[in-house]
Amino acid sequence: MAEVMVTELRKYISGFVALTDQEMELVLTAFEYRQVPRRTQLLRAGEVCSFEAFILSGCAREYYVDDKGSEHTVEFALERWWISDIYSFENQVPSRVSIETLEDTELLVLSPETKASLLEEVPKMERMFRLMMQRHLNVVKNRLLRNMSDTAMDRYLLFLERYPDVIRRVPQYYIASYLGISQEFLSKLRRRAVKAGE
Amino acid sequence: MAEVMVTELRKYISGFVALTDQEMELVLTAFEYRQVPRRTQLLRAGEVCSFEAFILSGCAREYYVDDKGSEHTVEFALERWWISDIYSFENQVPSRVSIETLEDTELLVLSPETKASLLEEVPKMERMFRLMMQRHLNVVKNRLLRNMSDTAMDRYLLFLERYPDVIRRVPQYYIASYLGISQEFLSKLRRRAVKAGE
DNA sequence: CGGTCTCTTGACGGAGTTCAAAGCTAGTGG
DNA sequence: CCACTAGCTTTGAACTCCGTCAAGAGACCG
Repeated sequence: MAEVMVTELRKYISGFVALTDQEMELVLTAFEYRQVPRRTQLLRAGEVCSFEAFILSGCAREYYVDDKGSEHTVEFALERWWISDIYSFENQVPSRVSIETLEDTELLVLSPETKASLLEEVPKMERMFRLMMQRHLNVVKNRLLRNMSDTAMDRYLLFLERYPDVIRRVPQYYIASYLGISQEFLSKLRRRAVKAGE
Repeated sequence: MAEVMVTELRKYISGFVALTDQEMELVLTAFEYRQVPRRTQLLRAGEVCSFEAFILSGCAREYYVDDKGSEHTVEFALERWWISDIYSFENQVPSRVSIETLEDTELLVLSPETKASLLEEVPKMERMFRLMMQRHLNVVKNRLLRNMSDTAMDRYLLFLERYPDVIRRVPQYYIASYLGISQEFLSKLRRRAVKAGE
């Protein structure tokens, strides 16, 4: 693993808490580097999530399969995002979601045990994870609000603006399943959006 | 304020972290007791949220008013729940949601300053708030999933089962705005649910 | 080039909205 | 104790958004 990549995690953490060099060293070495090919199932619904991972390169998605068998994408994660079912991970209970890579992906991974001992050794990391959770909660809450108030077209246009990288790298039917609409309807929205832009 | 009430908060915190008696004392005294009548606006959209509050008695709701003027209830909070726009509170940025009491309500309140110094004095509380955020994130995520996969009827029946107290205490149009449907449609769903039950 | 994966298009149907009106219910004042 | 009002809920008709199904058109890969 190139040192330059770990630097991304260092930067990320520094954005939340100030650590001494020693502490930072302890933190960074706690993570395990992993490389996985695209289409790898990192977590299957029903299993207990065994990782909390920082993405160095590549792309993953978290999704939920409902009773009728339809898939709903909970979130996409690109470089410098985290991917995990944190609730399953921390409480060691079965997850209701699945996680898979969409591209070849490089990760820095924490197991429940290493996270627990890391928090013992560097208590400041409690703060970092707390702030991270707060930020994440905010993202999910805003999404919930938008799903309730905006039309599918609004949501699509916002997504386009906010996550152009995801649009470029991810198949459209996954985008649809994130926006909460069928892939056919997304296709029709795109047509309308283009027309409106002319 | 009756000592028995503070006990509720003590129990809540003990559910997350083990504190010494001294630490617990520090924590509990950091909170300020407040009593507010029903229909009190605790936070208005656009303002910075100045409180993180534990509800001792009463009921509040957090809601979002969209561009068209429609209200969407983000969550209800009864006894032993927290109410705040945590992101606005922690980052001291304007909130996009509003918070109001629906009943006469008694609260234990933290200001940003007291929370900050509390975290300095009792670092274990970082952990408590982290775990609390994780739990909350889980709740919101599950709700997002259900909104995407379930019909309005499913969501109503689940709400009925899970939050019977809220049903009893809160007007129906607020329930509708929580479920993401119009109050008229909720009324029709109720009719259908009763019929199906006969 | 043949197959698989992805995206588009159209017809139809159903879930949920909006608008308008009326029916309840619980306080409140006389 | 009744009458009134304000707040809440129900109903119905017309309409819209979006889903499902089915077919076809590209596009990418071995």
